[in-house]
Amino acid sequence: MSQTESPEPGEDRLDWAIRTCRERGLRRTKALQELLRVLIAAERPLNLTELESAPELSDQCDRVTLYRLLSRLEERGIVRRLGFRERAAYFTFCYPGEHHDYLICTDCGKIESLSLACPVEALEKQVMADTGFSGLYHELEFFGRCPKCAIPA
Amino acid sequence: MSQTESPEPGEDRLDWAIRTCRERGLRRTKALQELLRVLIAAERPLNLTELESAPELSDQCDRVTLYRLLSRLEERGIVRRLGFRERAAYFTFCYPGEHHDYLICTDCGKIESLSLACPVEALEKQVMADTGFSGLYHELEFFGRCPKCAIPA
DNA sequence: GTACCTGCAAAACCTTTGCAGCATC
DNA sequence: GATGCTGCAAAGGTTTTGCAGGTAC
Repeated sequence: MSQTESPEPGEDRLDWAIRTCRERGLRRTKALQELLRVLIAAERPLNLTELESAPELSDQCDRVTLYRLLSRLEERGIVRRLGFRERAAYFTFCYPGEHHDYLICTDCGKIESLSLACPVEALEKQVMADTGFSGLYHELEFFGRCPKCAIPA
Repeated sequence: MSQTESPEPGEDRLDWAIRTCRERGLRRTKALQELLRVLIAAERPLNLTELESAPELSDQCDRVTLYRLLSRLEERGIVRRLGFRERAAYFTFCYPGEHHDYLICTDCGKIESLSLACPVEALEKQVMADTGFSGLYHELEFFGRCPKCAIPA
C-alpha cells in the first residue's frame, strides 16, 4: 500500500489529488478529474452505482472505466475501499492526515461520516507490537437505527 | 436485530446455540447442528466457500442451504455477517457478552480475531447521544501486513 | 510514436429466489 | 399431517477481463 504525501501549502484537495495521481503514474484524463471532483465533493463514501449516476460522470464515462480508475486510485492510496456489509463496495477519498469513522443505519442503509477523537490510534501500536503486523491502519463502523427509522416501532 | 439471551450455568456454546435456535423457531436439523459446530470450532470468521469445504459440511448440505441457514442465524442474532472488503461475506458466531475485533493482512488476506480491551464501547454512548441513533454496536478492523508477507520486500 | 486509458462485450463470481420433495415437529 | 427445510436449477447483481480504438504524454 502506497504512502500518501503531504499537501503543499495552499494546495486544495483536488490539486493535491491530481498532483499525486500524476506523480504515481496516472494520466490526467477528463474521467479521472471528474471522478476525483465527485469523490471530494461527496464527503461520504459512494458506491459505484451512485458514482455512475452523478451528473458529472454519467455521460462522461461508463461503469467499467470508473472501476478501473477506482482500483488505480486505491492502489496508490488516494481512495479507500470500504465494505459496510452491503453487496456493493463503497469508495471514499483519502486526504493525508484525515481519518473517518462511519455510522450506518441497519434499516435504511444511510451512511454518515464521523470525525471522532478516535481512541483506536493508540491501540494500533499495541496491536503491531503484539502481532508483528506492520503498516497498520483501522476502520471503525458503528451500526444502529437512525432516528427516522426508529419512529415506526 | 434480536437480542441474545444469556447462557444458562454450565451450558456450553453449542448447547446455547441450539437451544437459542429452537427458542427462535428454527428446526433442529443435521445441517444446522453441523454448521453451528463448525462456526464455533473455527473461532474466526469464515466465508461461504470455506464453510462449504469443511469436511463436516461438504457432503452434508449444499451452498444454498448454508446461505439460508446463515441468514436465519443472522436474523436471530446468533451469527454476524462481516464485510472485510472482500467480495465474499464472512460469518462469525456471536456468543453473548463477547466482542471481537479483527486483524486482516492486506497482502494474503489472513484474518485473525483479536480480543482487545476495546475502548470503543465508551464511544458508542457518545455517538448515540450526538446522533440520535439507537441500538448501537460497532465493528473494528485493523489492516496491515502480516509478518510472513513482510519478508519479501 | 508509444504507452496508457476508454468503451463495449462478455465472463466470472457471489448472492438470492422458485419450486418440488423431504424431514422435523 | 402441517410447516418448515433441503437440493437443484436458474435468475439477479457486482466485479473482473479481453480487445480494438482513442488519448495523453
